[in-house]
Amino acid sequence: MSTTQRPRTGTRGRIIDVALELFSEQGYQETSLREIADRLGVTKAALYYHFKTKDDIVHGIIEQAAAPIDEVIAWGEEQEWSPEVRDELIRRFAAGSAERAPLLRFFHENQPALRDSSAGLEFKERMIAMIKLVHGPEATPAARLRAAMALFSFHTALFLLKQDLAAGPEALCATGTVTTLDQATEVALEVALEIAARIDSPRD
Amino acid sequence: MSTTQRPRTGTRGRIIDVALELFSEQGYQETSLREIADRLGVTKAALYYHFKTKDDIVHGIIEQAAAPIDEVIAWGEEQEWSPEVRDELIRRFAAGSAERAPLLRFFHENQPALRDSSAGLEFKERMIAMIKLVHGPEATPAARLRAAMALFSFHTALFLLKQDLAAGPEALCATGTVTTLDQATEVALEVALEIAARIDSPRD
Amino acid sequence: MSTTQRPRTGTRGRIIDVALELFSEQGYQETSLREIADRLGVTKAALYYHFKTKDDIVHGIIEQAAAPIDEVIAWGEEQEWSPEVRDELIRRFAAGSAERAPLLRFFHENQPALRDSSAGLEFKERMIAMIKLVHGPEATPAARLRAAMALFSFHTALFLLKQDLAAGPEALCATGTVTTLDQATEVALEVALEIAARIDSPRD
Amino acid sequence: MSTTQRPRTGTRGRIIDVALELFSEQGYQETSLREIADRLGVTKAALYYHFKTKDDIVHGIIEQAAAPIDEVIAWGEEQEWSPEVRDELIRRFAAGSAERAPLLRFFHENQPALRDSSAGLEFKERMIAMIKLVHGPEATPAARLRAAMALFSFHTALFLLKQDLAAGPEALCATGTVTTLDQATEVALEVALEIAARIDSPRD
DNA sequence: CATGAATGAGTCTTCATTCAT
DNA sequence: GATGAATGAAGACTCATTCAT
Repeated sequence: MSTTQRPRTGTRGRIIDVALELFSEQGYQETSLREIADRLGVTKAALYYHFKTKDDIVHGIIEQAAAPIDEVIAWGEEQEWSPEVRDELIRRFAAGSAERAPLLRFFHENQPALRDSSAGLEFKERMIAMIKLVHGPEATPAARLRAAMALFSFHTALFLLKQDLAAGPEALCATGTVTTLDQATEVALEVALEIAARIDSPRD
Repeated sequence: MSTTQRPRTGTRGRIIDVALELFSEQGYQETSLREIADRLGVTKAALYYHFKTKDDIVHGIIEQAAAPIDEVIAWGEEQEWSPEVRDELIRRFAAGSAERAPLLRFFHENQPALRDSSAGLEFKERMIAMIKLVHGPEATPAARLRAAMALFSFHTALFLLKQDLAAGPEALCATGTVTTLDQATEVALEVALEIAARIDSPRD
Repeated sequence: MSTTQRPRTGTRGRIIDVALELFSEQGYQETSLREIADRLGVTKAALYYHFKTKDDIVHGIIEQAAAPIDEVIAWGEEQEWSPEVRDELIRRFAAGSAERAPLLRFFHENQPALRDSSAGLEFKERMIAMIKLVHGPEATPAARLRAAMALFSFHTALFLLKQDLAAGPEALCATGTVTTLDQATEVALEVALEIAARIDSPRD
Repeated sequence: MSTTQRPRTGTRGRIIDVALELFSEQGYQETSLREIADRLGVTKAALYYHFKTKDDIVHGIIEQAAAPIDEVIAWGEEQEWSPEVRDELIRRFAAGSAERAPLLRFFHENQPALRDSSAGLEFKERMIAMIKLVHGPEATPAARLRAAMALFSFHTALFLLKQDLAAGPEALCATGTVTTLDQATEVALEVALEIAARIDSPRD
């Protein structure tokens, strides 16, 4: 469906793919342009033909990877808010989470580096839009926080999964059959819906 | 109560305080030893008198700040597991969250930098111990994941709050009176208990 | 004859020349990359474009300067051993000694710095090959030692000459006309042949 | 006999011993005061109580270790020169060579570091005195060079032995029984006397 | 006698970036 | 489209040295 998910042809696209891969694996600061260039088999200078700056690569990454979220947002903005719509938003957001994993991971684990970057802000704005759609109009601060937490549960689950895999079979969840990326997403969806369910009536 | 929380006298202690402050504000990589030294009014070389390496400072930070968590773990290990114990564990963990905020933040937002650091592993181990205590023995992978997510909800809430404050009054939650650090913690506690409640009976 | 002896064009070659010059004058450790860069009129970073590491420069030096020795070794390996071949080996080795002086000097006076360096080992291997050719097959340990001493007499002579020149006209040999580089080499050759002559019949 | 050869009591003496050991093993520049202090179980500052400067330690080393050479020089200065005296000088010089090995080694392998050091000059002067005694008055430059080379043959042999031991059993001389320190010295003495024998009648 | 704390100068090295070709 | 060569700024780290205690 989305044309942006598979490795693009053309150097520019390949740079984005490799950069996201490395950034999410090792971090933004920890990844040098030389590494990216090396893995691509080109020179550093070639990167500068396609991107004005290292930060600009992040720009490209987000631009390319945020499209699916934009679709969800667009859909949400056309609906009248209701608990059903809210849950559907979360489900749609969840739908792409698995593929977006590297992006989410990159975004969260590199806050310090992205803090002052214009590219980071772009992504943040999208998340804020999503959050607003989830909690609906005139929400209390607590409700807003819940909405945000619901959405971030996906990231948390993904984060934990990664830690887990890195730690080997001894680790906290990886007891064999269950915790694959998909199953982690499933649990995260469950949790997200639970959290969101109490948005209206925080105390029963 | 704990004597380790407020700025210690002695240069070594002051280094730890300032370093944690800067690391959690700007990130580990983004903070140079010069900055730390400057803010302390000493030379870089003085840092090296007290710590063998930049990484070693992180070591010191964790050693110093993880003591409260260790207490909770110690308590938990003495109890027979039960849903009540589980909830109490979460509450005790929550209790110090507000003060520990910078540490949690630092830990999460600097994953890339800490990944290969022995200091990072130390902290990770403590979290794993907490998670195991929360889900109790013989838990399913899904239950384990939930346990982890419950505990991490504090971090998520803190993370969101920070983003929020940084963004100014326009932002998602900060509508004036409510979302202070304490209130964020409160919501996070609520959410954590909800998530944990379903550990045993994931679907009702 | 050999095209590698005079200053090469191209920065890489110039770095090697200047580095050997400085290393042999002041020592490896005592020569900073800044000095090399300054004398070349480039920045330190430029050195790193051409060499991965300070040690790598040594690598380059040896690679470039050891070619003449390799030729002698190659010749020696084709001959059937005999006292005449042995003496010819020494003469051929002596032939280039004067030009190779800085290299020999650098190699000997920087043992501590080169000890753990892969570059140093490369040179050592060449010397060992030469020594083996000189003493021939099935030599007694004493014979081997003599062979080695014969070859090293060139270094000793060169070393003494340098000390001498540094010390001014008051010094041990420099009584005016005689001891130039060539004449020192000549004496060294004489001595080397004497030492080698007794390899077979150590005691008469 | 000499009281200076075994580890002295008193910190000052122990510093000298340890320093010589490390300097000759790893080199002067390559050995930091911290290493010396650590191996002694004291602090760097303690070294400064006993020596004004790092270079001053070298001073101490030479002062302490050169005494035996001074004795030989003193004896030589009382004799009327003759070939027999010359040979006896060499034999006396050889006598202590084995014990003095680390000093000789240190002196030669650290030329670059000692070049500008007043401590280095002291030792050099002693060697010059020895050389002058060996070649006798009114010697030709070539004769002087030979005299020097004769004496330095001990260093060469020691140097080669060390290289050898470092290289393991595969190496050039170490074929089992022979080349110990003593036997290397023996060969060196033989060679030294040969070289010296031709001082008068360089060409037969 | 010796230490604990600190410094200033300097080291090697890495990086994002530029530009002529 | 891309490269080879180079730069300037910065970073972590080391070292000899000092001095009050």
